[in-house]
Amino acid sequence: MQTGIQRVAESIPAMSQTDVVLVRLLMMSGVVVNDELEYLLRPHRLNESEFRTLAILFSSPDGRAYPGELCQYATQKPTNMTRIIDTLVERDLVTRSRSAQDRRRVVLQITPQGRRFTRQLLPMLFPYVDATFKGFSADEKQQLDRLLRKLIHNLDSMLAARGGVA
Amino acid sequence: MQTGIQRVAESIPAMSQTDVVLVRLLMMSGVVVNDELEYLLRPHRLNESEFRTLAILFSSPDGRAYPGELCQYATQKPTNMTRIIDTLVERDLVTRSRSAQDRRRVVLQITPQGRRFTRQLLPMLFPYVDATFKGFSADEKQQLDRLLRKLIHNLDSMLAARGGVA
DNA sequence: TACATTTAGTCCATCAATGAACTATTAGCT
DNA sequence: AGCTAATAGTTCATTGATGGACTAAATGTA
Repeated sequence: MQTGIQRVAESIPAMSQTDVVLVRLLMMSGVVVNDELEYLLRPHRLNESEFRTLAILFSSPDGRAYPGELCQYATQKPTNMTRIIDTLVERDLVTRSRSAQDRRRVVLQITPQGRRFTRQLLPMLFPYVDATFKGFSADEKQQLDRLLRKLIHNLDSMLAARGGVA
Repeated sequence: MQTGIQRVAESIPAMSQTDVVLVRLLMMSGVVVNDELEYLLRPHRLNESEFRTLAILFSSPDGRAYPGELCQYATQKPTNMTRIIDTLVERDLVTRSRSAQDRRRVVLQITPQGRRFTRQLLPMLFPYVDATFKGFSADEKQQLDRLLRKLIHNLDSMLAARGGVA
């Protein structure tokens, strides 16, 4: 599995092998978790980002939100959010309408079908999430949570330092 | 940052909130690390997967490998590997030739320019990797390494269980 | 030796995501 | 009020990655 990383890491004597391997492990975990989710969602003709968006809308107050909010919570660019919403609207899971107060804004509202669909989807993911953390103690999960947050914090700082605010 | 996750997690009472948040944190860390790498590589007109491939070839015995091997080590599909190699060959970082022993095989060889370019690229990444793990003790890094490997192992099992061998 | 099977890699069509440019609307100044 | 800035979304062109079909070569099997 990690033969490749190890070899590359070894061939860069100036850099901490441990760190290089960790970076790669992080990227791999992310990809693998994501792929697994995509695989589970495919039969329902949703990809991960569409599902994530729907889930956030599902859990929004009154099942209502603006695209901009969803971009923020779902970490998506507006361009892609437009596409995501297009497909959700297409499938009658969500409606799109103009806000009366601010006519630039689009109001998204999850439909009853959208709610039903989501509620039906979520339990399916349970065993998957469970299997992902098989053998993890509560303590280990908490460790992982802490370390990942710390890491994301570091990366956010780097990003902020170089000017990119988004 | 994680307001969105938290809210979604809360709205799924049947599922462990901790686990849902962890899954999301994992995906985020992966994406953020990847984005940062892409950002650093962009000025050099390489993306992360092209760089990864080049780095693996750089560290291969004699700087030589088959596309199939690279697919394995770089976790890429053959289709994309063809494209990656196309661009590396285009930039004279790598040469492509047929194997004499098995004429189905393509032999990839890193060029002197490729070596020079790689050696020049690597130090640039050092401060980035360093900053990523700022404030991490050796012990914490080891913890993270262990937990990620455990997690990837779990996911590999799931993948194997459902038949997908690749 | 002839023929089916497997393996290696490539080509093509498609999907997902992005940056840049654009439209419409509102907020901020003077 | 009038005019500039900023904000919200969308459209379009492009990039990156994928599955599926295909070509070529090697392997095994009768």
